[in-house]
Amino acid sequence: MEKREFKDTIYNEISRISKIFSNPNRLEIIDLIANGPKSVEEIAMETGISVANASQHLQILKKERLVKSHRKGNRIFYVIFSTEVYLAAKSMRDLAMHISPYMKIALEEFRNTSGYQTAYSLDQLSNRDDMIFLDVRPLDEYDSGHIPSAMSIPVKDLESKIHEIPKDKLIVAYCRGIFCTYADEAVKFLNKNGYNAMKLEQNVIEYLEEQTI
Amino acid sequence: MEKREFKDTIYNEISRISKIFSNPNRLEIIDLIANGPKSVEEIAMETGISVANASQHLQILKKERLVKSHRKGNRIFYVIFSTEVYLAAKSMRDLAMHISPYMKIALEEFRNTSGYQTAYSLDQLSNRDDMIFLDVRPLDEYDSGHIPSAMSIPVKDLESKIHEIPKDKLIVAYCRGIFCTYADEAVKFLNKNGYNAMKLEQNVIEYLEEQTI
DNA sequence: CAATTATTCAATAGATTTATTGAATAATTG
DNA sequence: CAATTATTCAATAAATCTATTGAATAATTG
Repeated sequence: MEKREFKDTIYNEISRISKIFSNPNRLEIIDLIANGPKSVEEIAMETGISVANASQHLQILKKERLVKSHRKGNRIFYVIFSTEVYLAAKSMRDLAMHISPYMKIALEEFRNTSGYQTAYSLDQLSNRDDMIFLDVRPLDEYDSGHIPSAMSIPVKDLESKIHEIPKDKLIVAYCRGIFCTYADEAVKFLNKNGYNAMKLEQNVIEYLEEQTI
Repeated sequence: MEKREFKDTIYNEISRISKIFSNPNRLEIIDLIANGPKSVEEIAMETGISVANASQHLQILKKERLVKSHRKGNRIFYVIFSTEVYLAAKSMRDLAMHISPYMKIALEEFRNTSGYQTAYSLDQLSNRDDMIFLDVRPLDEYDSGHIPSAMSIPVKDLESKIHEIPKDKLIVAYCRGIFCTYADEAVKFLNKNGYNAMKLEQNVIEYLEEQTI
């Protein structure tokens, strides 16, 4: 194989893979299913796109082997194929955070609108018995892996299960990290109901990943 | 800022950045200038695209602040803006290597065509005085950083300067890593002239990066 | 097995990306 | 300052990407 032919092949190949990350809906889908299996309809709902469109994006992701699917009864569930996929998406996010002022501005504005306290990392909170971790992601995501000792109340069940949460402790709610908004809703709701709650911004998946290395 | 508006903003932003990596010529340009400043014409030459096209790609990279430029006399030189840019490109390459069979096949075929020995890492070769590192990249890239103790002979000067290389030692030639072909040419030429040469595949930039952490 | 539910497929129009061509600009050199 | 050299700009046609629509498929349920 010639030098130029070789280079053309590999750069075409890398660009083909990179192209998959160049659509906002696909990026959101990747972040979403990195937390656990989701059906096409769930994915469409959560990302706010049509089912047909979600399916189309999932076909692309599947064809390029970034995700895999399995049938369960009536529905087809999609999952990330391997950690490398998530890491590549993360590295794009990191770069965007590094070079794009709009990312920082959006984050700042969103924080201001919510108006709550945040803890940036688990290290700031370790081993305190006056606090409790609250995992507000859907149950299946909690089951796929969670912070040890964290209690699970999905955000949609929060209103009905709020009495399960001890009122005398600091509640540290978390979901999928800095760009997920479940924990924001939870903190808002808890503080309104007399709790002392704050959000943990660290990404659970990335935290668990680090622990297992 | 609303939840949906926030998500739309950040995923649009990340996809905008990712889009930059979805063109093979831009990927090659990033890898190329990660080794040191290059003029537009040099970049066009090395990548085999037209000057106007190279300029166009460089404008895109510059607008998004992935590269920066400075004038030197008659010419304008481009460099990578920061290490993060290179790392993002590397992570796309890693993912492609991980999931694309074509990448592995191309690499294998190219190696077979060249038909030479390779050493995969510096660790296999450290502290041996029966060998010598030969940096065959252009002089300016060598000046931007090289493996300590390596001697520099750019591949285009190899024929005229071959007598400077000791014949009784193992020559370990290197350029920009696994996807660069300078060292392949050098090793081919040296072996044809009675030397005992092999290629080091490890990427110099990434090696130097690790050393300075 | 007909009805229902979940997903995929196919066609399409509009938007975006890309390489090419040739002209314009900007600094340098004789 | 005219000629040269290096780079950028502008216009464009071809290719590619994307969301939408509505129909097709495939498994499940009553």
